[in-house]
Amino acid sequence: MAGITKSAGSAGLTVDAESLRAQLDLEGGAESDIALPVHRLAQGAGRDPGVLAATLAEGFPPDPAIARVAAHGAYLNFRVDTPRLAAATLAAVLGLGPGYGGGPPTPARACVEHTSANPTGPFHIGRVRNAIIGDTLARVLRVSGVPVTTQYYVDDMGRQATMITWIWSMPRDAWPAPIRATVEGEEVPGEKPDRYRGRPYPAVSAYLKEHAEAREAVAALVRAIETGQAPAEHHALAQQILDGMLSSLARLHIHFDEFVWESRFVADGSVDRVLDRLRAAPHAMREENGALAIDAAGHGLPKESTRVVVQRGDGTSLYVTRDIAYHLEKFARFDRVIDVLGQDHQLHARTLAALLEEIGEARRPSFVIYQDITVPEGGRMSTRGGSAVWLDQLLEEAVSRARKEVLTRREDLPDSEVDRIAEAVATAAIRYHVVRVAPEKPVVFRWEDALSFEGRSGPFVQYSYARASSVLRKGGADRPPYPFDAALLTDPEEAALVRTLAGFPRAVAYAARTAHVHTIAGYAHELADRFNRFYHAVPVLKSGAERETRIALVAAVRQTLGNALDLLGIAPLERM
RNA sequence: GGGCGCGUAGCUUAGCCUGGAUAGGGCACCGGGUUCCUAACCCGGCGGUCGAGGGUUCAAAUCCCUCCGCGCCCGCCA
Repeated sequence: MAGITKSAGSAGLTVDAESLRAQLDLEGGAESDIALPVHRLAQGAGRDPGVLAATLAEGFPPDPAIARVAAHGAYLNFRVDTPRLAAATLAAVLGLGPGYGGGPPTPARACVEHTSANPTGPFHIGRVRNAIIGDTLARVLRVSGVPVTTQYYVDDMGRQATMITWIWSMPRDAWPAPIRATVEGEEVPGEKPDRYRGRPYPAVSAYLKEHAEAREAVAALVRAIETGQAPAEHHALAQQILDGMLSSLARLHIHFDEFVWESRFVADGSVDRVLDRLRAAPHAMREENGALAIDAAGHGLPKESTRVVVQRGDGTSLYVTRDIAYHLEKFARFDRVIDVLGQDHQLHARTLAALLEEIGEARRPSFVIYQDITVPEGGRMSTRGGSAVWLDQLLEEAVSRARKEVLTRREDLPDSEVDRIAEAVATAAIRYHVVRVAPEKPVVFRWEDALSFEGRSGPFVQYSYARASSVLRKGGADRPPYPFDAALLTDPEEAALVRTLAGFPRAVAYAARTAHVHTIAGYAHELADRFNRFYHAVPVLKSGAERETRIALVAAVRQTLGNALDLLGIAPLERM
C-alpha cells in the first residue's frame, strides 16, 4: 500500500491510501495474488491507463512481502512472497490450532433463534434448512469471538400444538374414524414419539376444515390453555414430540442451549404487559367483537396487511403478540438478536418490527431469511399432501448408502468402525448439501443430490481430511511439533495451497459479517480441492529435504480443514 | 393486484453488498491416470446471448429503470 502511494508520488500523483485500498482486488487473478486496476487513478490524473500501470510498476519500491510487481495492460499485479506468506501462515495455523480462523472475544452477546418447528410431528426436510443454517451461523459467530446462545422457541400455545392435545386427550374409540385410521393398522412398537404422536396430525387438520364443532372444541382448548387450564397431557405431548425431533437433529450435531416455551410469556404476564402497551399505542383500534388491532400503515408494510390483529375477540393472544413478549425478553438479555426464518415468515418479521416500533421499542432483531426447500413436483414440502420426506428417512437412506461405500473400499475395519464412519459420512452429505447454497436461493429436494458423496460434497471434504490424516500417520507425525523451513515451499501447488490456507480467517469473518454461511462450504471445498491437487503433484513422505516442511504443510491443511468442518457441524474422520 | 425473493452451460451452483483483465466450481458426457503417501481422488476435453430490453460508466453478471417467468406471503393461523 505504502509502496503504491510512494510509486504514485514519484510518478507525480498523490493518491489517497483509503480509496486505493478499496480498489484492490485481494483475490487476485491468474497472474497475481493482489491486483490493482489503475483506470480510476489514470482517469483522475488524465493519464493513459496502460502507461500509468507500467510507470507505477517501475517505480514500485522493493518490499519484502512482495516478490514481484508487473503491469499487465491497465492492471498492476502483485505476487506475494510465498516463503514469507507460508512462514506466517503455517505459524498461525499450527500455533493457533483449533483457534485458527477465529477472532478475538467480543463482549456483545448474541442470541440465535432457529428451527423452532412446531411440535406436531416428525422433522421433515423442508424444515431442516432452518436448523442447518441456524446451527452453522451460531458456530461461525462463536469462533468469531461472539458469545452465542442458541434458542429453540417451542410453540405450545397455538392451534397446531392444541390439535395434538385435542386428539390425544380423547379416548381412542371417540376419535373420528378417518383420524383413527391413521394410527391403527400400521402401529409400530417402539416407534419414535414424534412419528407416533404426529401420525393423526394431517388427518386432524383435514377433519377440522370440514367440522365446525371440532373447530370449536379446539378453540375452547386454546382458551383453556391460555388461562392456565391446559389438560394435564398438553405439555407432555409437546415434549414427547419435541424430544423425537431433537433426537433426529442431534444426529446432525444440532443442539440448543435453551428452549423457550411460548406459554411462559402468557403465564408470567408479559403478554398482558405487551397488550397494555399495544392498547396505548398510537394506532391501536378496537374491533366490533372486542379484538384489538393496530393500524400499522406508515411502518412500511405492504398496503393490504397494515391492520394487524394482536388479540382475538375472545381475549386470547396471538402468535405475533407472544412473539413481541419473547423479543422483549431477548432484548433484555442479548445485544444482538438474530432470528432464522423461512421466507413464508417474511411478512411476520416485518410486522413484528412494525409493532415493536408502535410500542416505542427502539431495538430490532435481525433476520436471516431463507427460501424453502421444495419438492420436484413443485411446491413446498407438505405433511398433508404426503410430499414430506422425513429427516429420519433421509438419514436412514444416507447411512445405508454410506455403509455400502465404506464396505466397497475397506474390508479391514470392524463393524462398529464401519457404522461410525457411515453415520459421519451420511450426516456430512446432508449438512453440506443443505448449507452449500445461498439462503436466498430456492432448493429443490432430490434424493440423488442430497446423497452425493463426491464432487462438491461433505464427504469430499472429509475424505481430504482423512487423506491428510493418513499422510501424517504414516509419516509418524501425528502430533506437533511440526518444524518447517518455508523457503522450501516453492512448488506452484504449494504456493496455491498456502494462499488458500491464509484465506481462512477472511472467509470466516465474511460469513460472520454477512450471515452467508454457505461461503464456508465453498471455502472448505476449495481447500480440499487445493490439497488434493498438491497431493497428486508433490510427494510428501517420499520427498527429500522438503519432507519435514511438507509434513508441516499437511498438518496445517488438516488443522484448517478440521476447523472448517467444525464450523459446518461435520465430523472429521481420521480414516474412511 | 401489492410486498419480498429468485432467474448464470443439459442439470446444479459461486461471483452481485463494495462495477474492472479470458464469468469460477460440481453433476452428467468424452478421453486419460493406481508397481508410488487413501482413485469418495487427479489431469485433459466438451459446454455460457449471466431471463429480455433500456440506462449510468472508460468498464455492467454486479448499479438504476421497465418488462417477462417462477416461488412465497398478503388469516381474530403459526
